[in-house]
Amino acid sequence: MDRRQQKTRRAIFQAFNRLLEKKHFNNITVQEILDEADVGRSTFYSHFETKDALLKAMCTDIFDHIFSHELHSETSHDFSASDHSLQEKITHLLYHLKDNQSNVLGVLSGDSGELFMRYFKEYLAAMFEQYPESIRQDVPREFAINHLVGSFAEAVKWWIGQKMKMPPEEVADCYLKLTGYQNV
Amino acid sequence: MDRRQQKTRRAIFQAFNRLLEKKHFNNITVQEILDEADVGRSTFYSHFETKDALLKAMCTDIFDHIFSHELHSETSHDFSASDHSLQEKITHLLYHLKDNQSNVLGVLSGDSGELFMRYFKEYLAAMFEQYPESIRQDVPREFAINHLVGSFAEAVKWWIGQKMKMPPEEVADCYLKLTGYQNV
DNA sequence: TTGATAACGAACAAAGTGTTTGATATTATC
DNA sequence: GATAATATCAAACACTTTGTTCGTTATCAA
Repeated sequence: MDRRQQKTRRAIFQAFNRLLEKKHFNNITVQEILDEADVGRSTFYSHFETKDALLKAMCTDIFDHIFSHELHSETSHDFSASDHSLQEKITHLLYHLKDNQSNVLGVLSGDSGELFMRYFKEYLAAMFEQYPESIRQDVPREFAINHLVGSFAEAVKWWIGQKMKMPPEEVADCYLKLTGYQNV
Repeated sequence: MDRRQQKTRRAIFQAFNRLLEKKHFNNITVQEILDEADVGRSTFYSHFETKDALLKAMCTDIFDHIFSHELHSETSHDFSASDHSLQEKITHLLYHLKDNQSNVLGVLSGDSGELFMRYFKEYLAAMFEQYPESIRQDVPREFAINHLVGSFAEAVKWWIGQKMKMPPEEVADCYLKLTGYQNV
């Protein structure tokens, strides 16, 4: 990818993120993004078809960045072991979110988090699928997964709203207590 | 309120609801609502300041209609007793949603349910507050409530997506099983 | 019946959208 | 370092949408 493209893409993402911290997605115009990013109109449209496509691309980038290579060896909270408990997994995920706070604040702050949350829930569902023992058998499977996903997503949203001041370990601990599984 | 106003308001709501069943809120224009409702442009703006205000008004109306007078004596699933168990309360709520399916399908179907869900969650939080025994004490209060609200909201969303085919009693039963409270 | 007022339609400025153009600047590659 | 490719830019464009205004008509409450 051309350096110029990368630079432009980054400028647009950062500008968009700054705007998202201030106002809702619906109320942001392409023109504002252009001004904030200092990018030409035609350039923007050569990168993204629409404003929705921009948000989607940004969410995808964030997910790739945060969750794709889950095993970082350079971070202080390292999980180089190949398989972890659900507790570890969740804690790890929360740490990643916290590490990338500045990059994701826009998409998930205020009232603009819906789309991000939609993607997030998809990711969570896939995550819980990897822990079959966390999924209760006495209710329909989808119901059980939805329960895990919904409550966890809500917890994360709240945690972010609180500026992530509660330690990830404690969030994970509270969450797992409420699901009724102590050692999964 | 003037009959003409009521008629116009209803026409706009219904048209908007029909459109919401087909496409996302963001992609619906005022012009489309005007055409669908067969209402003049200036008339629309004399009723609602913006499209957002329309959605908000519609959500409010729905909540008033469904939840304000919770004790219906004319419905088959009557709860005329003054206090009920959480299980009964939830079942009752689901029945109300089902009864008003045609009126609410638009706002809560597809991808358009975010705003409704936001209001819905506020309502749910207040509801759970009325059942102190449902709120666990071993985690921060807000955390516990969020857990109840998030998982229930997700369950309802899923249930609606399934065209409400699962009986309300069963939904309530599954939900309460997963929260760990059998007889609250 | 009559005064009040809601709805209408047409027209309007303003803002936003998405595309096209040709010139300019930057980049990868030879 | 020269060259070919291409990303960016600015300007202009047709188009849609928005929200307001105004004079007319239709409906309602009394």
